Amino acid sequence: MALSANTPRTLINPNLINPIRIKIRNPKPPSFSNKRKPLQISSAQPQQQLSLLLNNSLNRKTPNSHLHLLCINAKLQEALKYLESMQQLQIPLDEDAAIAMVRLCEWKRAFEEGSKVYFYISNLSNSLSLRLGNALLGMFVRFGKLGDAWYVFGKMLERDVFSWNVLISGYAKKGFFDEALCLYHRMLWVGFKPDVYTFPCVLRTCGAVPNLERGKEIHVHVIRFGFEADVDVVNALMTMYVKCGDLPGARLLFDKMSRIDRISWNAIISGYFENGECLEGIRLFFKMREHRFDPDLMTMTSVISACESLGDERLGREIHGYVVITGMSADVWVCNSLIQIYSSFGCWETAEKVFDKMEWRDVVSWTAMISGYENNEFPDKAVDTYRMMEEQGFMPDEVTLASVLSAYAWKARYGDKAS
DNA sequence: GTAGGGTTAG
Repeated sequence: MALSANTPRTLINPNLINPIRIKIRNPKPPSFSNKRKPLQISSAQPQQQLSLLLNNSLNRKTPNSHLHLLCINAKLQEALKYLESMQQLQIPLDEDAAIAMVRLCEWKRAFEEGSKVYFYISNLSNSLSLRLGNALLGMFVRFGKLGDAWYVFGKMLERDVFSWNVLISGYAKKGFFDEALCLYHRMLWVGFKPDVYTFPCVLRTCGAVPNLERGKEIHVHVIRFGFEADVDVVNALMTMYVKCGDLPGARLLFDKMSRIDRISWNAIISGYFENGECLEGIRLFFKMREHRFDPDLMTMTSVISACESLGDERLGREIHGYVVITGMSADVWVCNSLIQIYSSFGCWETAEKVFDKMEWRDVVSWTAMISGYENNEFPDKAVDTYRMMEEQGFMPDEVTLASVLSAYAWKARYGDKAS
């Protein structure tokens, strides 16, 4: 859909808004369309190949095919050298090859190289096509380079909902929540219809501020655009209500959902935990099991922590049994939570058993154990564990050091329980 | 043809 003077000027004043913070996903490996017949690669070096190919003046497309193939094979450095040669010989880069290069740079998280490619592209033309513009937008947003993304967006001859979504998510990810919401309103203003990807991103901007009024306004949009039955959008809505502290609002949505997935359960369960209503959260966790939904690591880490808030050791042990049966006890986060709750219940020996069985540990595991000993009045054990941690090459952080210092202070004052 | 949403501790 192109921006034109005829696009309906609908909805909402674009001057609303406020900011949030969003996590960044790992990029997926690039997939390349292969409409063009790929060139057979010979064993010759790229430079030699290039001169061979260029000598064949009948087929000016060949260097682009070769470049495309280098990208398919993820040979970034070779592809860049090849591109430089093409540049020297003033061979135009075609759209497919350019997109392949951009995607490869994004996948390899190669910002410098991506910028070089963009520099080359922008020297060739003052405007960008939809496909190439979207690829560049995706790359710059992935690198957190909003200025470049914005510049690309401005150079695009045509934009689609993907272009808007990527830009909105970019601003939201960097914490520019006002700008992200403003962009969303501009998107509506120029006549684009939001899709299932737009709402989760926009709703998180309301949840992170938090701003319930704005969240409710987006909820109205969800209904108006007909997404109130979409499980992904409703999950995002629920999360927005949870983050804004409106648990009844979230629960109302949850109870009305015609289709529920694991994310819906996790969102509402952790929503109760986050808002201090651990009992109801646990009740829903059991209901989730009744409905034959398998909890995942996210569910279990939050449920284990809730047992600590509830001070329910028996439940903690039951949950521990459950994670062992389901194989989730191999997860570092799950184990760290278990060490934490057992230490808080005074069951330091059980915490120790969990710690000893761990195949992989991180600084949190070590610190949980050290502070577990320290809180249970075993400063010697805390110090010994700290030494072991150092011996095994783990870098203590400020939480670790605070626990060790506290253990030393305790020992100096009261001695060790064990001695 | 690409992207978004649930947990994130000691």
